[in-house]
Amino acid sequence: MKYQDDPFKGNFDSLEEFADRISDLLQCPITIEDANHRLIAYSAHDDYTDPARTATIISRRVPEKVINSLWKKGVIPALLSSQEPLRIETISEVGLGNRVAVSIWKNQEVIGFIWALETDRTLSKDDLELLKKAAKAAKNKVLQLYMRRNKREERVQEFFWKLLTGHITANEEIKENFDFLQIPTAPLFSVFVFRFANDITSDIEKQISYILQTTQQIQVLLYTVDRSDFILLAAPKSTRQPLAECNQFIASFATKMKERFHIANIQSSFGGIYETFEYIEKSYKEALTVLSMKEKFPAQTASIYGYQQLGIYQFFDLLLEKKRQGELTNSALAKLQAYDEKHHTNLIETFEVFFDHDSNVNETAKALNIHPNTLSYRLKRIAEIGEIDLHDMNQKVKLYIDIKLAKYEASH
Amino acid sequence: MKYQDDPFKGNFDSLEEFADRISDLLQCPITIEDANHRLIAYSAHDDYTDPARTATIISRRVPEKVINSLWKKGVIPALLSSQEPLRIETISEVGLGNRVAVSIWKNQEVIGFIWALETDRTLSKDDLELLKKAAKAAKNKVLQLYMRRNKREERVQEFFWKLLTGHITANEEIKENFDFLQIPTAPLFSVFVFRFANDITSDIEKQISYILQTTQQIQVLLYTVDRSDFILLAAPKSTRQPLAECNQFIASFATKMKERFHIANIQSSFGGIYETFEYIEKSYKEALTVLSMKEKFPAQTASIYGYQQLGIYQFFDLLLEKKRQGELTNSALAKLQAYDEKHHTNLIETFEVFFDHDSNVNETAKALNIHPNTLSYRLKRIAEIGEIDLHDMNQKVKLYIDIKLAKYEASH
DNA sequence: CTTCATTTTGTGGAAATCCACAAAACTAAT
DNA sequence: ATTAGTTTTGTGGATTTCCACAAAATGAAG
Repeated sequence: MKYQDDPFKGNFDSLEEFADRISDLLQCPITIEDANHRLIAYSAHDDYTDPARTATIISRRVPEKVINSLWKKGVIPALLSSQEPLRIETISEVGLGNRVAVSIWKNQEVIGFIWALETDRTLSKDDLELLKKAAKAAKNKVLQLYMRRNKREERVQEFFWKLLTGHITANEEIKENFDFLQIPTAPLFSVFVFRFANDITSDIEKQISYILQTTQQIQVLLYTVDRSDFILLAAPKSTRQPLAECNQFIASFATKMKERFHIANIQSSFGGIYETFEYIEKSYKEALTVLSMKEKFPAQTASIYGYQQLGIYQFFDLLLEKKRQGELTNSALAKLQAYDEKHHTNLIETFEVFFDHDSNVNETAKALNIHPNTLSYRLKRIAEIGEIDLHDMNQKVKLYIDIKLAKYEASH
Repeated sequence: MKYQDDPFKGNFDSLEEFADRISDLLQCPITIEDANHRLIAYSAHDDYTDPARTATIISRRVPEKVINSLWKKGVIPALLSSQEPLRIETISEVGLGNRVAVSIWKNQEVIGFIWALETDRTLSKDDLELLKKAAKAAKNKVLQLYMRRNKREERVQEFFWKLLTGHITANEEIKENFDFLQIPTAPLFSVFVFRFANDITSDIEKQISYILQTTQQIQVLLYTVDRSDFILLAAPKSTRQPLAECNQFIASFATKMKERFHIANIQSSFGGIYETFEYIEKSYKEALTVLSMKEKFPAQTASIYGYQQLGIYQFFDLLLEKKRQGELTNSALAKLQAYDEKHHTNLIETFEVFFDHDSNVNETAKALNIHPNTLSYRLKRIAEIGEIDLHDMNQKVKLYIDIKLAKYEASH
């Protein structure tokens, strides 16, 4: 073969041209992605037989389910650990036909991928060698792209911090910046904070970034790092049930971080979901509030991520303050505490769990491992001793809050 | 009859002597009470046949049920409006035998009563005339007693105000004063405030004082007047269910004020129930808080009198403050409001009532006059639209509070 | 007026809750 | 050890709640 020596020597104006060149040589459709599976370039080809490729080109990124599937089959980990081309068998569930992939390296790091589809023909051993060379040749082109992106990235970072700290408040100004920096906008957004056990290294940052770039559950607008916090401005896809989407996203983020990069112990939260950009700072603060409350009341807030779901914990700080001033006392609680102390009973815990289970006798009994009748006896006792009407929400709530506050104070 | 001219001319050392003198003349047991039915004096008489008299002497005041009964039969109103002696038939339910009573007057005001029991004999017309004279003669003696009491009263008032405003805080000092002024002490106490529609005139003050002196539901320690507020330090009788007793007292106080003196529209409250005197100021402030909340949230707090029962309204001021700073928003509420607005539905009201009825579907449906299934449909809708879990107390409470706050803000 | 989506009401049966009563277990004293 | 008081568990049955499904009513938009 004539081209064997240096088939990619010439200078290419664009990566598109480069993709076409590979495609020519190998006689198959070529797709080039960056490290986050965003489409960088693809060869012109009249071939609609591979749905995965089509979808990738249309949305300018690899569909999430395809990525997930490639992770599960071990394809991506393999590509990330070797410079050799890798043949991938058809994965029909996600519309992926037979293909060969090779990673593009810069020093010790993968900065992109080249995909060659084996639609018409199966690649030979020589072809794979050629693909490997193509990957090497692509390096500089892809790098340039990164450089440009990085420059932009710096300005974006600065802008994001201004938003988070409330240094830009005029909605118009914010919008202009969004447009200027070509950040997509969305009707609804919220600020997410992921707090890691340790400071976030650039490695981890890349991994997080990878997951964010490849997720499609949520639209990522901006993100930055603050010591051990990864801060993210993101938008739910639908406006109907945004909360649910945000929660799902958080759950799947944690799963992926754990499964793919073995990083656990991430405290996640998000603030209020708002429509206008002035509220970015607020949403950020709220996300931090959630984290702070998760720290103070870990058990109660374990399954809470959104500021909305924080419920009454939203103003617990305020109440703690008031309690410290001695202005919040509850004689019902005092009596119950005294009784518990004296008789070694568990009235307070009982009430707490009862409240947490929405006043459902059966569930509470199960949670406490006691007979339902035992529970109802205790409740009767609580009502008597504390002189509290257990059908009066008002009093129940008050008692509950006071119990929580007392517990917190006792442990601090 | 020889004594007819001036049977009570001589000087009597004490009212006891005076009572014995009347008893001698009329040949029947005599009891003298002040305007509040406290025992002032009684004739020595070996007669246990009249339980009402015996009880009065033992406890140094007329039993409350006797007073109630006398009011119901119209006896006391009659005595308060006429200087003539009045014959009262046996009221066996309260152990009251046949007797004659006459009121003691000073100017236009009744300052006491003389009771003559017709145990051995029925009094003649002449006897009644004599009794009337006795009442006139008793006036000065009784007045002296009042004067003495009034002097003490002034010092007591000053002391009470010091307590209410926190100008005496040392428990020892407070106790000394209690002892010195011969105010009874009690293991538990609370400050009550009765707020009248207008400033309290001395007439009304007397009427209130009358009711307080005659009540036995609660032990009155101190009271004073502040414009339209009647402020009372009182102690529940039992330590087991003090709250219940305080509530009963308030209810019966209102009833009596209305039935006996035709004064309605009294806003009543009481603060926390405490054991040590340092908390008098606090209890007073709490009672005022209750009144203020009753003003702000009349419907919700209509049946609330004690600070304990205020429940979450205890810190509504704090939350209102926070809300004003724009730090409390609730997107669930916002969505529900928007929906209600657009579709002319009642989701918010529905939720509110549902919460107030302890999440009981049937009761709520009755209260709203809708079919239970309608309610459950609406609840499902609320959960969807507001993205709120109706089995999560936390979220429910938060929404409820936000609704209340929003309502309050909207109406102010 | 019609149409479509939403809301309200009705029905029935499985599941659960509630309550009274009683026996058993446990505890803290004498 | 006995006893009295409190707490826990068990049983059974009347009542209520919950849910799915369907029919009817309402109401806004074309």
